[in-house]
Amino acid sequence: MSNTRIRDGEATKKKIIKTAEKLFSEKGFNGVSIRDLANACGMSGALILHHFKSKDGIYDAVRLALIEKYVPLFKNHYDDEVDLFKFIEYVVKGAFVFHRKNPIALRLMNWDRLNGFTKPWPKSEEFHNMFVERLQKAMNTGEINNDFSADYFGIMIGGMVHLWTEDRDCILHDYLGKGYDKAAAEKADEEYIQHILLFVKRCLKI
Amino acid sequence: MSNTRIRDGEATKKKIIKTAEKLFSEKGFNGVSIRDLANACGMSGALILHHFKSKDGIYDAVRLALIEKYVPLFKNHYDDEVDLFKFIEYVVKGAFVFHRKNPIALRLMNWDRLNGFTKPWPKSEEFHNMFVERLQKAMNTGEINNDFSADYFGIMIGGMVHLWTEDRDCILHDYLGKGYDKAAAEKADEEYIQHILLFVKRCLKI
DNA sequence: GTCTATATCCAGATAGAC
DNA sequence: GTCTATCTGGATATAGAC
Repeated sequence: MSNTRIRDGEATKKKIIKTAEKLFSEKGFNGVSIRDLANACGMSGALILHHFKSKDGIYDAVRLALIEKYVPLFKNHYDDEVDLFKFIEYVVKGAFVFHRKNPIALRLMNWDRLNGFTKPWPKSEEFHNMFVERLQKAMNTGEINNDFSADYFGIMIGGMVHLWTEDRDCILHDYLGKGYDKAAAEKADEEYIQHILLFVKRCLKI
Repeated sequence: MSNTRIRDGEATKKKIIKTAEKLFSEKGFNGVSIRDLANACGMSGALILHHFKSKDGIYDAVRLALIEKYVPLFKNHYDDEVDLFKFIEYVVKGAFVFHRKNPIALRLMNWDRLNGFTKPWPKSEEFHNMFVERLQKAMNTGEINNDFSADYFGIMIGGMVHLWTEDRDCILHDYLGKGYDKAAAEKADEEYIQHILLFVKRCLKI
């Protein structure tokens, strides 16, 4: 009786990625060994390394898979004909939805930071640049204020969304004194987004 | 001639903690081996493990030392500051300085959160409330716009500072295209603070 | 208290059989 | 495609001399 299972490379790869997503998000990249992963997948470590050349390779694949699942959230809203404020609104809301639907990505990003991995996530740079270029264009045409750096502005918006999505439940509890409640949390999300958008309008003088 | 240095256990412990703080904040807990730490301290790894029983023990000691340092920093130097904008400037700059001086405190908080401990750090709540109350007062007297939630505003400012202090080096490299350079980084810090303050002014219509 | 030397373990990665 | 067995390196931690 042989130990070998049904040979289906694609299915194996998928299983590895799915399991790695879960484990990495729970324990961080360094907190999971190839052996751990292999046990959780019910296969050998060598097989994992056969499909992905290295442990880093597994992680790259996990990142890519996560981003690709959610790329549609970012796409298609951004062509130049759209009104500038609408554009910003899409971006802010898109980021919110992305993080809310994809908490694993958020956790992984945080683990990365904690462990000192500063390699950017796929697409994040592109995304930032797309945002900044659109702002810059509006500055050049005089549509908005041009006395600040679009780069820094993008970072600030990112920070506002980021902290909130990471800490929302904790914030609600500690600062706003509301008990945890799904409806209240969603209402708070919406309010917070509106505050960001108001902030944006005033800063840019749209 | 003997290799042994002056024998002063307390001084040795202090040196280990101070060095560990620095290294952990730079590379994360997992990114620093006892060997690294020993080299940086100019002593053997065995000596470190003689004073702290394990690597985790070092980390616990670092955490304790930080909390003790952390609390006094959040006393309100702010009460007697009359001018609102100056007050906000102090708070923003104060938060920056705190995080710059205590990057490992941020990491510890993130570590805690990832591990599911969401209890806020001592004083952070008080600090937020102090900020919000001052804003609220200014809103009530009509000194600034009052169509805003002071709570959300505080969170937004927190997010801007938070993301930057955590990710600055990565951001500089990826988005702004600058190589890592201490002078450039400090200049960027200053620029970023100025952007925040500019936007605060615009947003509140100070 | 502090060192050198070393035990022990576990990580990532490879070789080669099937 | 998948396995078992193994190499190699680096980690934490210990033993014992001074």
